[in-house]
Amino acid sequence: MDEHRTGPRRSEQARLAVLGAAAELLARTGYENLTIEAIARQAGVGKQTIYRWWPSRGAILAEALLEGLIFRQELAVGDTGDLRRDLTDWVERVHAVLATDQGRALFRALLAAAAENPELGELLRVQLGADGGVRARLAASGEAGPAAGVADEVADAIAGVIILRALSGQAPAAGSAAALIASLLPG
Amino acid sequence: MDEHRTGPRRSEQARLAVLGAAAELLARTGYENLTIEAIARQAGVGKQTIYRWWPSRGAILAEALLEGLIFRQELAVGDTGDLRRDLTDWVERVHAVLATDQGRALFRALLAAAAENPELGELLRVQLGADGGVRARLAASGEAGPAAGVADEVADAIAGVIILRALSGQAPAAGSAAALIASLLPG
Amino acid sequence: MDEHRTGPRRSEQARLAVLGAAAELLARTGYENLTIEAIARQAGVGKQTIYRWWPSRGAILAEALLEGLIFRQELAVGDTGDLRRDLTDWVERVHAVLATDQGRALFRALLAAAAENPELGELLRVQLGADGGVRARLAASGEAGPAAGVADEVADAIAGVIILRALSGQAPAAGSAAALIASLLPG
Amino acid sequence: MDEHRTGPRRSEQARLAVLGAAAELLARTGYENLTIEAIARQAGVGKQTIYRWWPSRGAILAEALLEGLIFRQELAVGDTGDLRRDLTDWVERVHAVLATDQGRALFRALLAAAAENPELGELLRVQLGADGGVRARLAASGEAGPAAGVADEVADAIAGVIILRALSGQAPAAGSAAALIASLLPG
DNA sequence: ACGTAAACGAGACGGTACGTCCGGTCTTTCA
DNA sequence: TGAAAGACCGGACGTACCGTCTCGTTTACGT
Repeated sequence: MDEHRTGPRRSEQARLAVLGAAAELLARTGYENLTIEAIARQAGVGKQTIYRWWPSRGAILAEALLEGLIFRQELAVGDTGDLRRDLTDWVERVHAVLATDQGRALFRALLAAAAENPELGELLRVQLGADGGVRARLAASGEAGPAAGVADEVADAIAGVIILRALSGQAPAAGSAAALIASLLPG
Repeated sequence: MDEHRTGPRRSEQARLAVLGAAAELLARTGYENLTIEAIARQAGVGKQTIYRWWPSRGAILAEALLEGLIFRQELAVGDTGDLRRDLTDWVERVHAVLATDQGRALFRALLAAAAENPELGELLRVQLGADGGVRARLAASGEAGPAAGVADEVADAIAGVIILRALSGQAPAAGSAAALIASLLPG
Repeated sequence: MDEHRTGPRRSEQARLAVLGAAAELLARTGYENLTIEAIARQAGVGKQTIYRWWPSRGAILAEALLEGLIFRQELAVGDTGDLRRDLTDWVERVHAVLATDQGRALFRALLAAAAENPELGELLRVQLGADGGVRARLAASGEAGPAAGVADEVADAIAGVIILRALSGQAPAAGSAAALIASLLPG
Repeated sequence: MDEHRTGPRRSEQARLAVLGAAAELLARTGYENLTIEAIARQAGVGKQTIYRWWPSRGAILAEALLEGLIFRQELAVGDTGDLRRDLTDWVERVHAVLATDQGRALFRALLAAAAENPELGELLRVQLGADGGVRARLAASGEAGPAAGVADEVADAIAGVIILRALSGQAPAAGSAAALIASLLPG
């Protein structure tokens, strides 16, 4: 029982133009100024093409995030064999992003989007924890890691602190990354 | 150098009507549908009265938060003398709020507002950490508490986890509050 | 020099489906809501099939009119030998059509189409004057008819009055058909 | 029992700007290209201002017609004392308008509007018959005029012929004005 | 008490964006 | 290669709010 259909297929070019435009405008103007019309204009696409394929602004951003068009390498955890050091490095790298106006604005915009879109919220949590590798490293860390059963709590705590700092706009103190990791992974 | 002026002073009644309307509409319709016109309508107030006294939606919500019109008692930490127990209780209480549709929606709406309004973000952090008493209790806890110098990290981690869970819509597992506190306050 | 060509020829079925759909929709929804997409949908035809064969909505309606799918027998003049009586009968019959909501709406829709489409305008005039037989009867009427050289004026006047009444929505007074003919064909 | 209301009154400036823009655009682009957005743009007015005060495009045009912004002096009947001559002159003047591309296009646009808007249709009939003075002159003409009781028929016939000619795009033959009047006002 | 002036409710204004609909073109598959 | 299907870009629809700007009314001083 094939699905035989006639007519043109979805345009991959239009799809990517929309995602790219959304990512760029999000960084440039923030979430509340991210309008469908501006995305369409910037992407050179009709509005209907957006409404045909995405149910909401949040869904566009979720897809852009998954395509790696928003924050990609910034979120990968390195692996030197030393868990504490890797996580501290990672947190410091994220803090560095949040220290720039661009980076902080983009992160906050993403938060605003997530706060109004449950699926994007969950995706953001996953990307901030698991996909970057934090969760995996924690789970695999054995002796050196957190007590059994609390790996998820720790991963959430790290992601949570980062979100909170982005929200409150607080410049993290020097050494705060190390202090955070020390609190969470004592020993 | 007095300021001598004539005419009526600011109407406290109008002020409270606006704050109350904003708090109610936020809970009912979420942040992105929280319009100035709806607030004015609901409050029985002219739009100009709002624009005269508040610079943004975020400022209205910040004031409503400070007036205790949004989440008040939910956020106070008890004091039985046992720090771990008090914090676990508090986290569980907050989780209970997030488990209701109303509560989660309101919390997310507040997050959306905070993500688009730096001052409100900082205020939210303070209310979630310090004013509720978490930070104070941590700082005062001495031996039983976290290592010196990391009280702020721990307070941020607790608040952060809560925010993350609200964002991702994850129902926290039973016992997750205890696990979280255990991770952060080992011993 | 035959035209040898391969592939399917124009589908008569599609053509008639389009004309029928256009006629029905015109009566049902009026001219300004008569969209190409609705015609295609109603006819079970692709949009391109319409654009391939007709240059405009007006052209579709013109063809439908010529096929007799819009007002046919309503417009034929009878022949009892008495010109004045035949014309009066005819005008009264047209008035009766205009007295119904359906009939008036359809006539007005046709007028709207004609006003935006010169060819359809001319066609409407011809159908309302000549094809129905008015013009022919007038020209052939000899003594009893209008003064030589003004037959066209009289035919135009009769058609014009009918159009004007459709436009203004005026219910014609009883006896107005007779009065009109009396004015135009004195004696 | 005054009507006491507070707040700003309707802006006469905006009202006239809208009517003027509508009249100009009607002449320039025809009725089906006369969009609310274009009127608003041309008038320097918000769309909502138009939707607040007028229920339809037709209503705007009706008001513009009443304000004399579309065809004013073209439609006045002169008075030399000789009814036949005055009417012939008038019909010839209208024919002259219809002979220009501009004039014919504007007239047709008006017809299109009237065909989709009953009130405008009636207004057009009144303006074309009575307000221009045709009906009044006919009624007052006594002996020289049409038989008693058919003045309205004659006025409608004159207006109808003019409409029909505009619709069909027929260039009226030289002398056709005289022929028309002769048919209608014999003697 | 009386003027003056500010704050109030109401709401019109020029705008921007919404989400939907349609115009006309182009692309794909089938018959 | 005509036809059905339908995606595409463009752009108008009518609505909702934005933030600013009158209006007329209602206080609450200062004289």
